[in-house]
Amino acid sequence: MDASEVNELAALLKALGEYNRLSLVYELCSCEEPQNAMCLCDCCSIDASVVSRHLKILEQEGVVQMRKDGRERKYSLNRTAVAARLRTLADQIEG
Amino acid sequence: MDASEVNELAALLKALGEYNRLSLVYELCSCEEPQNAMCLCDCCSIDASVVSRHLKILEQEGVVQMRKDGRERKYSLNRTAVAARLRTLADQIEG
DNA sequence: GACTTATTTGCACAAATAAGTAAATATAAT
DNA sequence: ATTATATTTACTTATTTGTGCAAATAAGTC
Repeated sequence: MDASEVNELAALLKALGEYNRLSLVYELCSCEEPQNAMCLCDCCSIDASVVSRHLKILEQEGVVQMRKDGRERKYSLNRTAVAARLRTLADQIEG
Repeated sequence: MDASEVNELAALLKALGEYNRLSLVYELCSCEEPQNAMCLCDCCSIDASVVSRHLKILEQEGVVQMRKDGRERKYSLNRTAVAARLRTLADQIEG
């Protein structure tokens, strides 16, 4: 485990470790279809600009994927990738 | 998933999502025996007071367990509990 | 008791973070 | 072209967070 790996993993956990962002993740989790930011905005009752920023952070950390669709941007969870990283950590911790 | 559950999980992820704290976790991860804070302090080259505070946060979130031993306090990872919570999240995300 | 070692706490400070508002941008519809 | 909708960005503010240092506490040793 070198420093940059720890750093990357910490960044992922940090991205997930904020209430509104984790709520967005759970919301996306329950959606079959990719969702636009407005929809997510409704579910969390926070300002659109805030949702936008949180989604950007989640995207940077690879939690979420974005696809442009007209004037909307549809977001979906990178389910397998995120789950895999969490399980890897779980395995390391369990030893 | 109610709000307080999301909140608790976010707090755990936040606790893990900081470089020095995650480093402490990995360090404890590689130890069979519970470690005192000084030892951990060496491995991360940060001030003892900082290690102390980080360990307190990890303890509050149930990541780590503390046992008094003379003038030392020995810390050990709650391996199975933390691993379980991470896997639960992974399962939810994978759907 | 004096001294050493381990750990915590108070204080100060800089940097990071989350949030809201308003303005800007992009794209579709009329 | 104008308008409406979706999203991002700039700016500001308030709060939190991570850190180091020095002092305080706790507990063992001489």
